[in-house]
Amino acid sequence: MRLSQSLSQTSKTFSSDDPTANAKLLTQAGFVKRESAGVYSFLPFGWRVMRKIIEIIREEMNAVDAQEVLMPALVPIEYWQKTGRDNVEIGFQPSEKYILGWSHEEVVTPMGKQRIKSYRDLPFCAFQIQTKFRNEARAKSGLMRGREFMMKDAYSFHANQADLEKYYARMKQAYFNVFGRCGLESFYVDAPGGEFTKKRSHEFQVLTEAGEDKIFVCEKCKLAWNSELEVRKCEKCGGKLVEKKGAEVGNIFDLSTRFSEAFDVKYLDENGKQQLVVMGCYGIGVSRIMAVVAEVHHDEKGLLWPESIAPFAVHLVSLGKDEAAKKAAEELYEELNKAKIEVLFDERDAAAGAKFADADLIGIPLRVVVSPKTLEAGGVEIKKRNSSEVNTISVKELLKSLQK
RNA sequence: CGGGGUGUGGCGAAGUUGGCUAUCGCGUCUGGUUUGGGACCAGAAGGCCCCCGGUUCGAGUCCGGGCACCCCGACCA
Repeated sequence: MRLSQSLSQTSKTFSSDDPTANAKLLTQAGFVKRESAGVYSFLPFGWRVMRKIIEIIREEMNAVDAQEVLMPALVPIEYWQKTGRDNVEIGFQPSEKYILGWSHEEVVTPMGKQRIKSYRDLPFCAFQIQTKFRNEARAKSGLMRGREFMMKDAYSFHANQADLEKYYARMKQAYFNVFGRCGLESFYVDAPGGEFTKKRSHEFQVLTEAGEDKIFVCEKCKLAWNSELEVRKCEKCGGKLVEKKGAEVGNIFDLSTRFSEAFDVKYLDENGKQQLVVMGCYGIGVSRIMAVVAEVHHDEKGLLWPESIAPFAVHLVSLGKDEAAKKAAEELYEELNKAKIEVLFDERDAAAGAKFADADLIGIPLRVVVSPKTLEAGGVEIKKRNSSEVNTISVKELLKSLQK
């Protein structure tokens, strides 16, 4: 992508009214554009990051045998009436007939019902990555709490509680994998079940001051509890609990038979007897991951994307008006594209300082400079965003190192 | 949903007890000089001052009513 023509553009100024780093940096660096409170457009840079996060989630869901589907955002109101969730305040209701999906138990449960006849059909899990709508009383903190946001939701169906618990453990590991691959250290936190279950649920929390949850983390064993549970001492090791602020990036629930009862989802067991299906559900806030990464990975100059979800692998900068250098930069840009290496090409006629400042703000992991100076030194200059070390290497070496 | 704050060219801001042609920085356009950490000179374009109503000779400024956004709280898949 050529920066001169990109819909993503940086800005030197930003209104300070939203104090969170994700709001400031993602806006200033051209990743997102706010349209309304808690409602954002994703510009080319931001949408690239989102797609990377989605791909990581997709891989991890496939690895636990979850099947990707896509359910409607317009959910008929009679579905919600069956579970008594048609009056939950958080649901947007665009007309008499529909409520915009804020979670999809009401859709996926009948879908499962149609599939399930015998114990042989179980277990299975369906997931989707989709825009969710929630009429939050107060949207806040940039992308952290929106009224429209990208979410991954998964729903598993089991013959019994023991099988659910087995799968729950697999999903837990998959969640740790997702957050870890996105560059986030997450804590597995005991929490209340809210609208979904009377049992406890489990949250995946990333420690950040921008988070809105208070959690207690055990100093000894790293177990954690949501403050709503009022646990005072670590149940396992008796260690002291330290209060931290966290942002919830994922949440998993043991739904038990709440939804299978509502929709009468039963199967025939080995003895030919009807049994209720047991369900679990598993959510990840995809756009919230993007915000939390911005909160956790930035410095005073801008963003620092982990390689796994960076919008581009290389930020290529050409400096000067020297024709030979411009040509060399153009050629390198073409070569990187040919090699399928994602590259942002800053070919603007701007001062070196402005280009470097923008590179720091956007936060692509590797900066490559082509200028008369670097050509004289025999190649291109490379600098990692998270280091001040600058080296000159040949184009050949660069291509080789990127194609690992 | 309660409390507080804000709303002025694309972005960020100033605008005094109401006063004359609404100001500044950044950005944009034209020409020229520049080119390794946010360059310089000269010129130019760009405004329903959030909306509606009122007071007044005169409203960005005062009054009433809306709307929007941000913060704190309550709420919270």
